[in-house]
Amino acid sequence: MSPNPTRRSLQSQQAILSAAYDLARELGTAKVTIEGIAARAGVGKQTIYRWWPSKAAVLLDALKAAVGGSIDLTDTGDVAADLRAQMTAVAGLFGTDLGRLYAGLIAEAQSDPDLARSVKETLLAPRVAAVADRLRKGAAEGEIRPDLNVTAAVELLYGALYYRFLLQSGPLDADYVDATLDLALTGLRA
Amino acid sequence: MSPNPTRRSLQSQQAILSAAYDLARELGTAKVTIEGIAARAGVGKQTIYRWWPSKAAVLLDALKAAVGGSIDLTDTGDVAADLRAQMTAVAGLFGTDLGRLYAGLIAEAQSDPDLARSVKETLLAPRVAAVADRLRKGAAEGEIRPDLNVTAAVELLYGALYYRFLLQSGPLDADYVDATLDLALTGLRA
Amino acid sequence: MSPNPTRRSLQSQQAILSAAYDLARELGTAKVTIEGIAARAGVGKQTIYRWWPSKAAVLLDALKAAVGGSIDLTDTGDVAADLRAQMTAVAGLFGTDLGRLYAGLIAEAQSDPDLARSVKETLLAPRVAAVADRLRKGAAEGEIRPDLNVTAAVELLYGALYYRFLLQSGPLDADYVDATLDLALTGLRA
Amino acid sequence: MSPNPTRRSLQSQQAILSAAYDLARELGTAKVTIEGIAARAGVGKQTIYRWWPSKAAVLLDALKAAVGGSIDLTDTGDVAADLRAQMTAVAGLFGTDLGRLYAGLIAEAQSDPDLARSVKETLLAPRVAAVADRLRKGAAEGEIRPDLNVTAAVELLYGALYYRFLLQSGPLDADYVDATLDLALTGLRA
DNA sequence: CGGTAAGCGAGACGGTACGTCCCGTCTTCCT
DNA sequence: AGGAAGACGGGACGTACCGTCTCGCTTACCG
Repeated sequence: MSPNPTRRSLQSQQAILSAAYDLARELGTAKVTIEGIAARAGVGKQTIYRWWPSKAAVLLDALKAAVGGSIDLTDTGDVAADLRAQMTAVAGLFGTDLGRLYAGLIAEAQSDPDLARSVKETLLAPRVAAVADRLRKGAAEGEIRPDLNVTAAVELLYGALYYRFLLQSGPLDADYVDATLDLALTGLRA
Repeated sequence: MSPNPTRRSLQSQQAILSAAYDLARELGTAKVTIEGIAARAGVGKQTIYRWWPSKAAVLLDALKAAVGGSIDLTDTGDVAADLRAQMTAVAGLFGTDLGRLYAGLIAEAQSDPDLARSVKETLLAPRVAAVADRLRKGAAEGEIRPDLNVTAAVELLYGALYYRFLLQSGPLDADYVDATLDLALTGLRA
Repeated sequence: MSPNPTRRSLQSQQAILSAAYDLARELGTAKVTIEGIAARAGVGKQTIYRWWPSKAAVLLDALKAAVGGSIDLTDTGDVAADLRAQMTAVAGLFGTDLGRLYAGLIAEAQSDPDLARSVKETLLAPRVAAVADRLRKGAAEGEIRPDLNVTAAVELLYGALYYRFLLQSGPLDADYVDATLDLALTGLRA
Repeated sequence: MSPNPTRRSLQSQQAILSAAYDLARELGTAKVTIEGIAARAGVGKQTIYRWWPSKAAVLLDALKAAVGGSIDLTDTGDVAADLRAQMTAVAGLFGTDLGRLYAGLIAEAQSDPDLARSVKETLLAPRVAAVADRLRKGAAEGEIRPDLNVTAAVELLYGALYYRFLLQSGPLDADYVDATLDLALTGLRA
């Protein structure tokens, strides 16, 4: 019934991911079609449908391959500096072609629960977990308040980034990251 | 060239908005089609194309009509309480059919700059301005730190809500609003 | 539900029939595709599907237009001569591109009852009726035996032609028509 | 290059013919596919392609196996009776599933010259030859006119049967065979 | 009598065409 | 002139099969 992964053609797989990525850059995520990917990759449509459930799933794989470890969190011992470095890297990525691709996938995910789950599990979860761990370590070391609701904290920090990213309310640069971090660390209260 | 608005049929306009809204609820934003709206509304397709540039523009109008003033900010004199009330109302709305419709529009807006502008100008901007004004008033009254970067503050607060909303990372309830507000008001730092 | 024939585009209809006919000549009936016809005619596929149930129905219309009245029976007063003239004309037609097209339609009709009915009603029946009438007139005039089973007689005469035509058992020429007519008129018996 | 017949799997061969025949009965000749036969027979597609040039060739083999000697001509000394018996048997066969299968093959043969040749050589020719021989014997014995064009005579008789069979112009029963034979033996002329 | 080459089941592959859905434009006829 | 209706050229969908191919496996022959 379902295909045998050991017989999968690596060559086709790579041609598909690379064609999908190129097309997304050229046309924008929404204008990419399965037919277009197949034609560009020199592949039959069925070969795509055999291994991916939708064009968005192909693009997700292409995005994962392209992002790699470029926005991993590093631990220098200074929580604020670590967050600033990583959030700036993320903000930078959001401004590239990869960012447009990612935004397109989040858009698709609004009407595709399977895709939503995939995005969360494979893209979001590991990075969220890394930041959460860093915050917990900071709390253990006394830099961060010990009673912190870690999940809410992560979403507070990155929510601001995603807000600018998806609602395009303004430039997504290092200054914005600094302003966000400053506020989040010290609070709004007088 | 462009149509004369004074001759526009109010009856058709309302039938279209109502059909669009019903279809969005039944099928999800992504599965709504212009043909479907026209058929449901008993209207020619051209009548839709004459007055709206895209199906998303129709849905945006339908959404605006449905939201009305249900999430307006009120001023009780207590900034934290006012924010809590409004954010809880927004969070509640995000969980309804209207929320799904709104998410669908934000999704479409990722690949439709005109729509993105419309959403920002007509839905987002007035509410953002109201919150910003409230924060400025709080600063003047001493509840809020006087050097506040108001824009960043608004996006910090609402970013967390939109993050949960669009990335579906967990329940969007009063507890989450409380946790977010608590953090944002007092800061992460120990 | 079903389309309104008064709004049908005559131009598209003719382009479709002519493209279908040309393709059938170039490739053979079996290799004609709806997509090919649409492309050649500069027409959307849906325009074909709107008006015809299958590619064979298109080809049948094309064939009808091309055959016209070229094989109508004429009445000279001599039954044998009239039959010889008409059967020779039919035999001649069977040897042309139109013959190949007709054979292809009969082939398709083996697995398409609707097409079979159309072929019988619009192509076969009028010509069979004309021959039957001629035989009845011949019987009235004393040239043909008066107790003739007219239907069986028509099928005896044309059966031989269709046998050669569809089973390709030998040349379908005037000699064969003569041999068949000679036999049928006088009988096999010593 | 070409496969070695001594190593051919008899079991697979029979499974293929039997699957092909069953599918033709269930779906009709036109809807049978090589993939379907392979799946039903529990056989790889290549095993079919190795031994037959097309699905029609498989079905032809299946048909030959199923027909066997059921419509052989017998010689009682009375030509008219022998023809009547054999033609009635053929007419009966044409009305069965085997008849539909045969019609499907003749249909395919309209666009497949190799198949046409196979059908003629292996199905048609032996039976035609038998009838021709019987007519020649009848001529020698004085029952049949001595100057008979034997080929035309065979095609006259069987042409009528095939006409009804392929053009479905009416019931193919003993009465029709009788009417045809009566006409052919005595002639149309008054 | 053990190696090897063939046939075999299985099914992935590059392709073509299917019949359907919807797009945005257009034309027609009605109010 | 606006609107209901819907035909039109077009593009993409997801599916079904085509005929070729590449895998392991089993099986029979042959050195």
